Amino acid sequence: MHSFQQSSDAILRKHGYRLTPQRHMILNVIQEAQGHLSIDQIMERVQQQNPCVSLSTVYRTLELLKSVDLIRESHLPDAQPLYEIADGQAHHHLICRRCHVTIHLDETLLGDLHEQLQTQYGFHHLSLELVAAGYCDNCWHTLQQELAQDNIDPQPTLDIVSQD
Amino acid sequence: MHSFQQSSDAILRKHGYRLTPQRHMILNVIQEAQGHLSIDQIMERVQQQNPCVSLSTVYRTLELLKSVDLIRESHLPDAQPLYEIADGQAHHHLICRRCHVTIHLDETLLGDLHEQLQTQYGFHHLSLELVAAGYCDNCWHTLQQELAQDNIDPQPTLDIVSQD
DNA sequence: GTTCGTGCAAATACTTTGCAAGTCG
DNA sequence: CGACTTGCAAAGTATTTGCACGAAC
Repeated sequence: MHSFQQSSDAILRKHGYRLTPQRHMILNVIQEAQGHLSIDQIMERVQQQNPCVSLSTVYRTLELLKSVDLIRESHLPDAQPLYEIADGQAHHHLICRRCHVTIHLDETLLGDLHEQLQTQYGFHHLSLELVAAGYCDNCWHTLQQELAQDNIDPQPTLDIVSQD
Repeated sequence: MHSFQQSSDAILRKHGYRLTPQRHMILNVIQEAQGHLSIDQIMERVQQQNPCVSLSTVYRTLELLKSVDLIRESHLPDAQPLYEIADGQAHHHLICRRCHVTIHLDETLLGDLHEQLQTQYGFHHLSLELVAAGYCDNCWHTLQQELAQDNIDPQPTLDIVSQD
């Protein structure tokens, strides 16, 4: 992924920062992950490569990479902040509140909303992030069953008591 | 706002919880705020009414109100979590990254995306939240000027040094 | 040599928990 | 009485900061 390294370096330099080994490693870890990583996960994977890297560096680096738009931070419900490579201007998630399966939705999902908001409200340099949270079909059915259970339970329990 | 109190109470009871004075106060504070409130802001306003209410209660109550969908928690960029009354199934924000002005966008913004996702992915009980972050027109122009400044600055500064 | 980055340890901030006492049904 | 709540203090976590040393420009 030579072009990725090149552009990271260029972007950092444009802002007066350097692409240090640590920053490079952290970017790589995030790049290689299929989905999003929490701070802890990033820390863990970085330390596998070099155990000396400190947590403060991870915090500082994520902050810095965010500030130059190389990565994006998302807050999904009931989760710590997650980090991912910021490759487009939009990114969307569909999440199950129970099993936490996460589906990445296409950037085109919202059509021309991007331009629409920019012209309508005079905003510039917009980035959009949609979070859709609910229950996937599986979990939904499981929940329904649990609910049914709870409603039936009390009665039989009383009967059994009298058997004693 | 009698109907609001009634329904809050009913919803809490349905889940086996009580509408205590503290919970009522916290709901009220959030309800009355025009926009979103952080935990600190909620704490502050609650304490104005009753200084004895403890921070843990605020934390516990927000958690509980979230769990029964009476309030919603949003994470806007570079901000602590914010809380608001959850009155619909969707809620959207347009924020300036510089001055943090926040525009609330209409629930209808995304059209039938809600149903579309539910049928397409088999999800249930979906809630959507869109965060659009960028720069408002004012801040954008200010930034452009600052950028121009920075490019010109270094030269004059050197001249002045020689006056000493 | 000056600025930028890092590791380490300490300091801060944020959030959760245990428990005794109070309230409601 | 038994389940639900709360305030307070303590424990836990998470995040930020100060500083001395090393690397890059």
